[in-house]
Amino acid sequence: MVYSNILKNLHKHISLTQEEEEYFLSLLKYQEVSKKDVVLHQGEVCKHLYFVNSGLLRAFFTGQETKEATIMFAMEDWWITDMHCFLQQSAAMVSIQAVEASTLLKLSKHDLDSLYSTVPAFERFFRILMQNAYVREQVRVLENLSLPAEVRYTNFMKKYPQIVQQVTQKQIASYLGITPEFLSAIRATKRL
Amino acid sequence: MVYSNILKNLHKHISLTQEEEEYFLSLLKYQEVSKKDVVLHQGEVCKHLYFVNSGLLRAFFTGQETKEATIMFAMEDWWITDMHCFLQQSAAMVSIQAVEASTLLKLSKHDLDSLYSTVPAFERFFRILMQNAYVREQVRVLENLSLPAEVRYTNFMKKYPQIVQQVTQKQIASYLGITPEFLSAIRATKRL
DNA sequence: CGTCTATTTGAATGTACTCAAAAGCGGTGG
DNA sequence: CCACCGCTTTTGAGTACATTCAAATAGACG
Repeated sequence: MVYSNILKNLHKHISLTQEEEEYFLSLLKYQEVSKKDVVLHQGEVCKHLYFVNSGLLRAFFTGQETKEATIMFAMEDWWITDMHCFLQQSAAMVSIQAVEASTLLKLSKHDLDSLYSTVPAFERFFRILMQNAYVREQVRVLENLSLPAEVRYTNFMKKYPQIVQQVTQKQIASYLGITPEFLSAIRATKRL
Repeated sequence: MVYSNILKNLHKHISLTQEEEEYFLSLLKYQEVSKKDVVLHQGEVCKHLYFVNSGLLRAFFTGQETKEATIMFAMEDWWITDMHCFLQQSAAMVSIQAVEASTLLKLSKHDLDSLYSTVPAFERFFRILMQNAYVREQVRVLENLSLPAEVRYTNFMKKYPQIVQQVTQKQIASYLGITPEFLSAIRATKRL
């Protein structure tokens, strides 16, 4: 059923009693989105934390002068939200959009807080999630600082081969922090 | 005494009983380091999580071909380690060095784990710490991707005015991902 | 089939880098 | 306390990486 993925995800890090599990599931809302649907609009209050049950989402920032920047992709079995704005319940700095038709399970801030107080194991679960997210972002900063675009592109393909299949080059370019034209040029040199 | 800063830091997010507090403090090791002392050497196992009681530390990566990259600065009241390698108890990818004479309180992985199991409030505390760290890194990625070096430098000075006083421009440049020469050029244009 | 967007290609430009050398500054030893 | 040494910062010339703009081609989707 719809909950098997998220339960498997939980069980990677914590174990729960039957009751706790049921309580957790009762807080989740299920949502289906089509390709290109925007789950969260930049500027609106970020109300939910999303678990990607199936499909693929993308979080991106669009500035006035600045080019669009892809903050993250979230594939099946990943969690995603605008974390800062979710925690503050403030206006989202990024938009989150479905790259392809996806099914989501979402949890509100209020429900997450009540989860923390009634089932302490979730403090542990999200600690581990946040830890991993922190480490991932730190590695990404390091790569952005120290590696040329070509190497970053190669690493991206190695690390996320599934994502490469599903998203456009334009989106990959905006994740790597380069223009689509330049990514195209990089690919051209590799073909020789 | 030496523990007042770290207790204040804890109390920002959790409250503890007398006993819990004493247990926590009993796990900490105190360390004094002089300017330029290396607290953690790249390549050696990262055994501790450090709380900066006073002073300023810097984490940086040195590659063979790549220029040195500063991962983070940690000033008074901050926590720092090579998080990935600390969690895995594996070889550190970065070095951590004292920018100036500093006093540290350190916690081993083993002791942190026992802290988690005996005092669950610490799951919450470090969840919040990791959350904040994640959000900080994500903002940094976004700025690196979307803003030119000059703006990143201005933002850095606004965000961390104290750090700017204490570190060299070379170190700031390596945090921003530019060469010292180019940072110097940026500063020159601002003086006109 | 036609429209819309993504991708490629190319030329001109700009941003940031390398290398080299001079100037500034801080610390250390005589 | 001053002189020297080493490192940081500045300056400048030449270069490389990446961008902008424009136009052609290719793909996706209704």
